[in-house]
Amino acid sequence: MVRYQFTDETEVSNAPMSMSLLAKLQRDILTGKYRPGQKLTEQNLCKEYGVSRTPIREALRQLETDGLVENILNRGSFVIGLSRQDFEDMFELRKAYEIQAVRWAIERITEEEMDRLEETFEFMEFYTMRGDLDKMLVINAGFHQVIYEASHNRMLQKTLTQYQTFLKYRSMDEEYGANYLTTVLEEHRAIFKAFIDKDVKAGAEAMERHINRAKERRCG
Amino acid sequence: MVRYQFTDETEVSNAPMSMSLLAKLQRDILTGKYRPGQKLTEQNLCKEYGVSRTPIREALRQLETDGLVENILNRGSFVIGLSRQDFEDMFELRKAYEIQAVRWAIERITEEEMDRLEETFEFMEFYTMRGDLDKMLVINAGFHQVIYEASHNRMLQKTLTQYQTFLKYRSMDEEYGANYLTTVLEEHRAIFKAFIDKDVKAGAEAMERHINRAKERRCG
DNA sequence: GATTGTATTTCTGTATACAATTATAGAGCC
DNA sequence: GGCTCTATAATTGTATACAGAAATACAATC
Repeated sequence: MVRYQFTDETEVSNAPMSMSLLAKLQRDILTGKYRPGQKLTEQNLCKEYGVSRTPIREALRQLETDGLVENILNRGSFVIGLSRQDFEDMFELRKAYEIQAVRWAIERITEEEMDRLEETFEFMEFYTMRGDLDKMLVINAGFHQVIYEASHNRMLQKTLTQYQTFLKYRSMDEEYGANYLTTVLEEHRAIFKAFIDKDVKAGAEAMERHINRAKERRCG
Repeated sequence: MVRYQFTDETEVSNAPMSMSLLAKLQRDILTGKYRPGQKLTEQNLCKEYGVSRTPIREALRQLETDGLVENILNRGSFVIGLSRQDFEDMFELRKAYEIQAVRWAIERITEEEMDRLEETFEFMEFYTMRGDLDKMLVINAGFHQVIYEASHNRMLQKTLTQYQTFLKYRSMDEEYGANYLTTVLEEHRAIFKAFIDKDVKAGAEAMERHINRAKERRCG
């Protein structure tokens, strides 16, 4: 039984269908369509995305709290750039949260969530065997998402999901080594094993290793 | 020379004056004026705050990304409650970030920021001597703010500032022990000393102790 | 040529209007 | 009484209108 599907479309509560305006703007900022410091004129965005100013402004406000845009009173919205240092830092911040997420998740996970985690891990094994990199990137995110949910802390979940989004677009034009798939699978296996053993310490350590290596792979 | 003032008004870029609409809504949700699960009808909020739907909706969108409000498509905004567990968790999340903030701040702090940190600490000593609790609460937040800035990471700064806001309103009706002021001062002294010594490890440890004790004081 | 002051245009902030969706109330029916 | 269906009202989502601030262009002045 397929309980949920792995899709790349980041589903947001507000998304009526397809990609929400907010997600589009996030994408276009993170992929560099809009350059750091660039002024985002509402009128232009209206034309660009085919909607009126109201939804544009609401999205801009959300981007502001996300930290992707700076809003100056009576002057407008400006793209905030994420430097190489910012991205490196982000891995450290993400690491702290991911470790906490694993800790709480191992303590608080429900049976239903444990089933989903297992299922997801089996998908990972399957796609690693098949050598399907694209699918793996998506399921990788899914595996972490299950852990976020199992942490049963909305704030943690929100923040980590956002980090995923930020890093997703960066990872798109990365090079992946030959044994990337098997390496990552084993890293996740260690995390998954900690869930089976209900071993908080082992889980935290496995996650720390996993994020450290991910940072090396991407920033190294 | 007074470089900046300690005020309780959380200055937001959008605030034209006084308290911004967003800050008001945050306050009213966090102080329990609006109950968890309660529907926030835009029309009512318009009357309540004396503005039209446009600014109300923009604030609601920001509250949504803040995690204080849930927005359901075509159905409206609902207050999200923060349980006792959520608040306890928040201290753990905050701790992880505060520790990282101290680490980076000790490495990256500028002379100007170091001066401000010293000045702020001296204010703390002064108000502790005077036994002025209200001023201390404000300056306490200010001390941490300087550290956030010195971390030179916008995202960290944003998140920790938000945690401060969340906890601020909770702390308002708390009881403070007789030796609260001196205890807190010494905790901050240990942190400040780590900055002088440029000792990252000591700083991280001092901050961890500080947050742990703050959690005990508030959640204990 | 550079600079200052002013008029014009552009853009943001806010209010309002309209369409689409959802919630509500009541009649009819079992 | 409880249920379903329908008409009405209320509410959200989006577009537009208008006032005020900021940016721009340009002429006058030095």
